[in-house]
Amino acid sequence: MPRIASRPENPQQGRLLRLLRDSGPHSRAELGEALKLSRSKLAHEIDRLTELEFVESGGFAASRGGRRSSIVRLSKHLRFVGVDIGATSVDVAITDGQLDVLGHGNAEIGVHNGPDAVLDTALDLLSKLRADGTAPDIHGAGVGIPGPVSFRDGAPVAPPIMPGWDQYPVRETMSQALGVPVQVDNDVNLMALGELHAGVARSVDDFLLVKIGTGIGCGIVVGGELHRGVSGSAGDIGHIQIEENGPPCACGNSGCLEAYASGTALARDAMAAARAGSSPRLTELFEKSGALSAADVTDAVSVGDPVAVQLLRSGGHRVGQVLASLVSFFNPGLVVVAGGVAGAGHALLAEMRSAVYRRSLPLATGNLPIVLSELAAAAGVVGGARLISDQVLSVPRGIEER
Amino acid sequence: MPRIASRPENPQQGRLLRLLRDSGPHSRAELGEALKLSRSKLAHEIDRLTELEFVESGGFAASRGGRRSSIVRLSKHLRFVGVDIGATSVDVAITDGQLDVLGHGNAEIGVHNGPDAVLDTALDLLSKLRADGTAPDIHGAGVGIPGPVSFRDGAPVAPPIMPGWDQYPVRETMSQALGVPVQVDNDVNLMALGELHAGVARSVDDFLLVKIGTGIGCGIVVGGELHRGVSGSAGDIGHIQIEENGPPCACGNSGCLEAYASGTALARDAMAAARAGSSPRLTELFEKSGALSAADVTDAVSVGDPVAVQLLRSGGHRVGQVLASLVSFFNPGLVVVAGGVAGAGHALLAEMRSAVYRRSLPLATGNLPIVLSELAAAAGVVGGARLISDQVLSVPRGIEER
DNA sequence: GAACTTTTGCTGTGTTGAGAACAAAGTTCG
DNA sequence: CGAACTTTGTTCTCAACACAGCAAAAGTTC
Repeated sequence: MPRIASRPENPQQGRLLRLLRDSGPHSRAELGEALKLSRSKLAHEIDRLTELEFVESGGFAASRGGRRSSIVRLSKHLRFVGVDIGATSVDVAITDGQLDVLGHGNAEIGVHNGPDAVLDTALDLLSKLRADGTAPDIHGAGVGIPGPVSFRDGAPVAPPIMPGWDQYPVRETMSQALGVPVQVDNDVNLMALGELHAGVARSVDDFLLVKIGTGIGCGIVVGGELHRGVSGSAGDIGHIQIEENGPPCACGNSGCLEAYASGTALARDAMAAARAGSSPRLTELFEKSGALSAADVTDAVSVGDPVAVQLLRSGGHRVGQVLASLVSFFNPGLVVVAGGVAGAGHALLAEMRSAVYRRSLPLATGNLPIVLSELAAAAGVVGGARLISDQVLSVPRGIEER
Repeated sequence: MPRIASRPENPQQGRLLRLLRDSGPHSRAELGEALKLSRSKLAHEIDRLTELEFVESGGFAASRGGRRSSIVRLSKHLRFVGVDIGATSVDVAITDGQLDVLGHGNAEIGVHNGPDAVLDTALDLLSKLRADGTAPDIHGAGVGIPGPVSFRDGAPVAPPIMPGWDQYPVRETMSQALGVPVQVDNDVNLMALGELHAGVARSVDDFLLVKIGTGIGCGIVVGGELHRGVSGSAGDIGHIQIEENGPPCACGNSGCLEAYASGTALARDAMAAARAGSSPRLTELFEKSGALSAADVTDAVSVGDPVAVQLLRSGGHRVGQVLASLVSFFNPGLVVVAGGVAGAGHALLAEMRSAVYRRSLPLATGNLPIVLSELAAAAGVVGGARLISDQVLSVPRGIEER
């Protein structure tokens, strides 16, 4: 089986491929309509893409009163890989051309163990997934990392929680190991791309994705495209100051949002409550394992522990305060809440909504849904696949996109 | 003299015209290079645009060792109008095709007197400017308004300081009165466009323009285009809360940025200081006129009055606090400070810089200039001209821009 | 089962635009 | 001063592509 040619030959082919990726198989007539290409030109490009094994015939569609239309779809052999590196775990997924997840793997890691160990784990997971033959060939991989990334260089830049990763050539390393194009980005950005492609933000051009996990970050989508900012650090809202003389933060400043509302802060406050004995449930959990995590708090919330609910509410309120500012500033059409803490859903969301709706202009909040992530843990890996597919399904750089 | 045809015929002509607007006259060779058009096609389009009287020959350029190139430039008769309506005054300017200001007029008004009176004043100013024959024909006008605007409808939406303007069809009215296309936008957005076209932000794709005047607002440029947000209220940062239990704001909430740092707040605090007698200079000014304005404070600052300086510093600090959050979030390449209060320059800027640099990540602030507006009062009118020229020099809607 | 509809594949035609070739206008160097 | 070289502007040719037309295929409707 010959290898799929690496890239489309012209912008029309790129648009065609991305359309098939985003909205599934289509008849030739629909494609011509959508891309405003003549049938002759379209037929020619489809022939070329079929030769290149990018697309294939997908059988016939039910007739709508005339000749049946023959369906064109992305090749069944097209495979993308999404890698989502978190602070304590790594997720790997293999998707087909439409970025539907075909296989998924997960491993506990410590991101502080350095890039070599973590990337090896990711490659291991991928090998295991590929062992069953679902992906004889892969065509690109997108990697998400929990810290600032220079998208251009494909490497982390001064990441606070990732010792040993600074400037490590993640893109280069992975690309060498896999022999395919790789792109690297911030994990929150990839989650935003994931929700944009297959989640709640499918039809929204301007939205924010707020991730509350070990840290707090925000993915920004403007006009259907990720906004990374001039130095790639856009969305770094975890260290926005919300109180002049607040608790100290790992970043060296004090009063940062993360010091109040991140998973880390939640665990810290839960342990304080456990020690103080104000919540029997938390105290019990604490004495059993000697420590508490944010997940313990959400567990306690799910059984209605009032102290845990209060902690979560307070965090939600703090995030909501900051979010209210960002909503006034950015005027998005949707806010998606994601991350481990978001697992505790309703109480958090209610508090955030009330903070935002109370503090922002009616004009900005009048029609602003604030919702939970639809893809949850899968958002990152789907976003990774989306990121690299955007590159692989476009004409190579240097050849103009017009 | 036949009237210039209203719009270009195809996207190439549009790109050509906007290039001439933005970077001045060019030789045919340079145009072909920049637009990636063949010389034959280019010559044809230039011929068409010459027939339509959009462009004309600009003589010959000095030879660079071969045949002299003949220069193409925008028609000398092309005229755009910028109208900048503020809370207490209205500015009108006439520009040529490259948006250089040819004539400028200003009048004191009260925006609360309602749209009819204010727009009449603007039209009057324009007539006076045109009386000397600099603009026999005008080709479009851009109007800026100090409040939220529905860009699509060309009308203000629930503006807090403009009673009687809500939903008033400003675009329609002005377009009828002038007989040319008109666009209406928020005044801060237009200032951002002005700085983008002819000011400090000329070569910056992503920047923020913060205006501190009667109110506080922010223009957001992403990828060289204004970001208006889904309901057109993006940049409305005046009512971001910076203190839970702060002073009351005209908006009904308390602790808003505007309640601390706007021109209105500055005047309020200055009068309090004058009454308390802590600044002889302010007390004297106060007793002379019975009231103090933000301009009185900046005057006092310019002669070194310590209380006035302190007031300004405190305002700058507050704006800097909010700006630090926005910089972390948005990661712009430049921040431009504009508005009446910005007239007091250095002390304000220094305080804002220190607040931002202290609170934002090094990655985001590493190369972030925070500078004063270059165009100052002209930014709004130039931005108005820019706004409408973008429309007039593009193919009409419905005809695709590809 | 006849008439009609819808879609595809193919062919021919006319238009558009890129690129080559050529002419014109200027500079530089011997 | 003129030959060689550079740059610009114009004309010509060819390829690409949109569009229309037609036949075939495969259904639906009456």
